Amino acid sequence: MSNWGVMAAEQLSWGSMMEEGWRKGPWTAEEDRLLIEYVKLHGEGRWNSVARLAGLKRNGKSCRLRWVNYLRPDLKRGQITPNEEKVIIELHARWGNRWSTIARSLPGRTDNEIKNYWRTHFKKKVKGGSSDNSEKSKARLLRRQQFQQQQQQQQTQLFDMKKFMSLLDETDSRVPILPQMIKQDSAAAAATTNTFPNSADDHQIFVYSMFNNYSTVAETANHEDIFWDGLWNLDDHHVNGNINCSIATNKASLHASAYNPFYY
DNA sequence: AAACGTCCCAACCGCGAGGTG
DNA sequence: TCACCTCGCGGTTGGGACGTT
Repeated sequence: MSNWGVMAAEQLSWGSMMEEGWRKGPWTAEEDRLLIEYVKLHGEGRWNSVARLAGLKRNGKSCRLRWVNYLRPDLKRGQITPNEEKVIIELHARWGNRWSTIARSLPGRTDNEIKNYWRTHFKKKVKGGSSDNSEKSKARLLRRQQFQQQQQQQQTQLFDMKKFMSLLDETDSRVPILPQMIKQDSAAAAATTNTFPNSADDHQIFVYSMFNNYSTVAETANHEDIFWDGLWNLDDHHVNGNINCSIATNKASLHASAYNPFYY
């Protein structure tokens, strides 16, 4: 197919960029919410229907990308761990720039994430030899990591609450007497009394105890699966002895998680 | 303090593969 | 077989945050 053919097909299939009204650029919390609602109802795929069915002024391609790279609930956010880095290096040696192939070996990581990580951490090294290994850059990296760890800890707290609350939301139909107030109050109380966990162990225990306080929620294996699925990334930290919390540290993530109840 | 450089990541773009009628 | 549609992939860009000079 010629370039024009491809472009024409793409314009038709993914929604014409010439057509009026397609939004571009950063996603808003409201758009995220609409997209998550759409996926909840219709599942992944049929991305071109999103605009029509969800009332989003985004083309299908943009919606898919946003979901895959950012909104998917199974995403593992936060810094790449040393173990993951090792895997990336090994797989890149084997596969080259086949990021999606590499990403499949790193659950919760997206091809985009790995691609970005590679570009910022390794491409220069390959190009410019060991110049980047100076003490200066190491110190800089350390400082940055320390800062990010702090941020991540805060975000993990948010993560716990949001994951927990979303579970409550999912079960609201089964638990008729589950006042919104309780959810809000427990969140507020935990936040204000600083009772959040400080280590990965505490973290897991904390969430689990909170979960058990609402025993109705945990009664079914199905919900436990959902719950523990949300905690899987903590195991990685245990294995690595790394207390990095798996939450995005960047501004966009903070922004999204701050007021997007579906973000986790 | 300000200019500049670097890091980082979300998002976009172009393209190709595979499916379908 | 062909045209079109849908989806996914890899490359690239834009821009904010942060660090350095």
